Amino acid sequence: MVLSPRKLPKQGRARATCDAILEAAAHIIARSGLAAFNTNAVAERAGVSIGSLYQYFPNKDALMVALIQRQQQGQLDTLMAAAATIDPAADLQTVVRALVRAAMQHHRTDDLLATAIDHEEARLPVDDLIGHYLDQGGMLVAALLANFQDQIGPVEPQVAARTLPALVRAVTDAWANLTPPQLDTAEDEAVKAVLGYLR
Amino acid sequence: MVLSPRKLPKQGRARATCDAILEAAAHIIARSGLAAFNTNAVAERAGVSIGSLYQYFPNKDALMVALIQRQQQGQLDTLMAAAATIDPAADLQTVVRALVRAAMQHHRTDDLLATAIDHEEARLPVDDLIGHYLDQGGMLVAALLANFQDQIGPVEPQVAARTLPALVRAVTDAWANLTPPQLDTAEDEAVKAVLGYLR
Amino acid sequence: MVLSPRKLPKQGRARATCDAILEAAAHIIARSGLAAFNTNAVAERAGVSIGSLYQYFPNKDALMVALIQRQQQGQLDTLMAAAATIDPAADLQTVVRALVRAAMQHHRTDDLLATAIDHEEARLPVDDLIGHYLDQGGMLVAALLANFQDQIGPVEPQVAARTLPALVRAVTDAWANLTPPQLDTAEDEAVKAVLGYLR
Amino acid sequence: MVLSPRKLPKQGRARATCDAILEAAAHIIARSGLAAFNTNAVAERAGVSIGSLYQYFPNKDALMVALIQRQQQGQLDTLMAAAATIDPAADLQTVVRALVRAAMQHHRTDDLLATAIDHEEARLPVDDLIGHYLDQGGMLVAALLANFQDQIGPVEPQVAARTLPALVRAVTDAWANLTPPQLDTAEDEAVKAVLGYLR
DNA sequence: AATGAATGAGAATTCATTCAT
DNA sequence: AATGAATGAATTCTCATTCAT
Repeated sequence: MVLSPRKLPKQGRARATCDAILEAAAHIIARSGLAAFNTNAVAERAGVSIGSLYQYFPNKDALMVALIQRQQQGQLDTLMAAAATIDPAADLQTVVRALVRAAMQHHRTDDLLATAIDHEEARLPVDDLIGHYLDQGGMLVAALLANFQDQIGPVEPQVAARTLPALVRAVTDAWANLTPPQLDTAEDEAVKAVLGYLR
Repeated sequence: MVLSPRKLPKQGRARATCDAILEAAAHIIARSGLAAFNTNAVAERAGVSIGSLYQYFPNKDALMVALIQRQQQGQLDTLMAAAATIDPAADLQTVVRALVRAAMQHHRTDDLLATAIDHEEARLPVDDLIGHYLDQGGMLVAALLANFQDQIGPVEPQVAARTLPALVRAVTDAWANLTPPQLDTAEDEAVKAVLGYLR
Repeated sequence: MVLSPRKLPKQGRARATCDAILEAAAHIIARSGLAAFNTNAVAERAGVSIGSLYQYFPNKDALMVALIQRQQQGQLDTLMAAAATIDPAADLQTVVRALVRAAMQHHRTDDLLATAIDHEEARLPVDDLIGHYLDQGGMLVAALLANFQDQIGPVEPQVAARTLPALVRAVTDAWANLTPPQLDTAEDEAVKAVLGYLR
Repeated sequence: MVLSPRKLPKQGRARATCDAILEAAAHIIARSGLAAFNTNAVAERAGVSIGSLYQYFPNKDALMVALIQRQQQGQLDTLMAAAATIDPAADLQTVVRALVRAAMQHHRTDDLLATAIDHEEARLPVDDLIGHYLDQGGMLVAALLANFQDQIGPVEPQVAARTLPALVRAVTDAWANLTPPQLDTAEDEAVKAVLGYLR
């Protein structure tokens, strides 16, 4: 099955329509899960006709793949933005905290969406797509940690790119799902976990 | 909607049928994901009629809930079995390695099933069910780690019960999804991550 | 794509349902052509739910294939019935007239259905199915004409099975589409055409 | 519904566009049958926008009617060209062979297109159109056969115009669909069939 | 004139669920 | 208790047609 988008709208209304569809899809999954994710609901929420949705995405899975890509790109963007703000003279803990914050930004919210994307990444043939973003993210993280080779073990970029966000998510989820949620503690604990792992 | 099973047969043919249905459901999700999970397919694979499936489960979500419960129970069983084999005089690293092995047993396989259950746990009203197993697992882990209060920080049972398996899974996934997979390294790294986090 | 029927109901209600669906499909095409042939209309006219239709036929093309088979079987049945009534001592013209009558029975009516089936036979992968019926029909015709080897040329069964009904149809259509239609003449002319061709 | 073309451009770019559309329609049907014949596909293959297609044809059926007309005109042209080359002193068999060749030119190829047009002619209100071409063709054939009234029966032009091509097609198809196809034999057999019918 | 994005009715197909046997 | 045919609402997807640019 073809899973690539039908058109790659660079500009104007088409781009806006395409974005609205992806946004609507993300919203529906985040609110009600994969069970409520259907193309009619997406089109309606996006405020476009069902026909338009299929102009941009040849089928439902292609829409999901685009959503995965969007999510990956978003994470990479967040990571790059975080990296850009890090003081080159910062110490290891500060760097890690910045990374943790970047990762948390994407996981503290939308557990339903995050788990949905995890599942769909495992179901759909998106290895190349994921690999690409892992490479990008891994290189970035490796570069940020390169100054600290004396304090930490060797960093395998692909492994780091997978492990660190997942560690953060593991810890964050644990603290966020307590009653009451303890998000502040979550960040501290996540930093501890990452540092513990790296050393 | 009613999400509890219609019957909880403890023994005999009914129990076998019920198990066959859950086994079939798990198999289908593990093979093809949530998108392929439907009651007719489950009944067919289980070798029972669709009518029989609805004798045991009032609706599809109830079947999913039972699957979640089964998974949680399985994890707890594995953990308890692991705990039973641990030498009371073992050191921290040995205990952690035993816990890691128990956790890996459930996550190394069936990424599709594991992510599906994550998603459905977030979607369905199973907080009480999850809480129960977290309590059980948390108490067990806390007890196992009680001897090492001098080497590690304080252990919040519910948090530990959520975090440790998730940490293991994070690390395991990262190493398992390399090409080629490096499952042996995964275990060592997971132990490191857990120890790093606990200290 | 799978084009074989989902079930081959031998008996009872299922067989009746299956027949009703095929009958409805034939009726709709005969009345309004391929453009009006859709599964919802077929199910409605057959008096069954759309779900039931898909219990018996996995998709629309499979329904069409079943219709083709039904048509071929019907023609063969008609031919066999005609053959059974032929006096073994009959002369060539009498035999040919019986064959012509059998062929006309299927073509005088339902031009829309006949042309639709012609088209779909060319579109769908039904060569084996058609071949089977051509063999059967060809053998029957060859046997009927075997007594007249002195009056006619050699008869290639497959060719005869294709040619004779088509000849009949060609002539029949020509006379039937005059205004007013001249069906009586059609039969005489068709006999002439076939005899002319055989000699 | 209006089925006549919006414009009948005799020349220039518009005529070329119109031809390209009809050519594309014929190609799609010939390749994939009526099931794949849709206006968007036709426009794309013709290299024009869907809007332009609707400038020339008010709806899909009108496009089909134009295709039928094109086909009929093509056959008439072929027939006229064939007639023009016939030696006035030629004998019956030679004349018939020329007619057969003309008819075969249109039917040997594109079984899918030919059967599609047959079906659509039966579905759409094109009696007048068909009648016109039958008259033209019938007159031509009658004229060609007028010299041979002693060798053949009386020729009804409309009947002849319908019957002869259909006879040719019947015989041609039978021989062409053998494995391997025997196109050379087909022509001889078609001549025999036509002569047999005329006498 | 030409374009092609957008529309939405409608067609194909699925699947959760019921119920007569 | 078990069966599985039947249902039909819901879902995916198509395609004839329009219309703003």
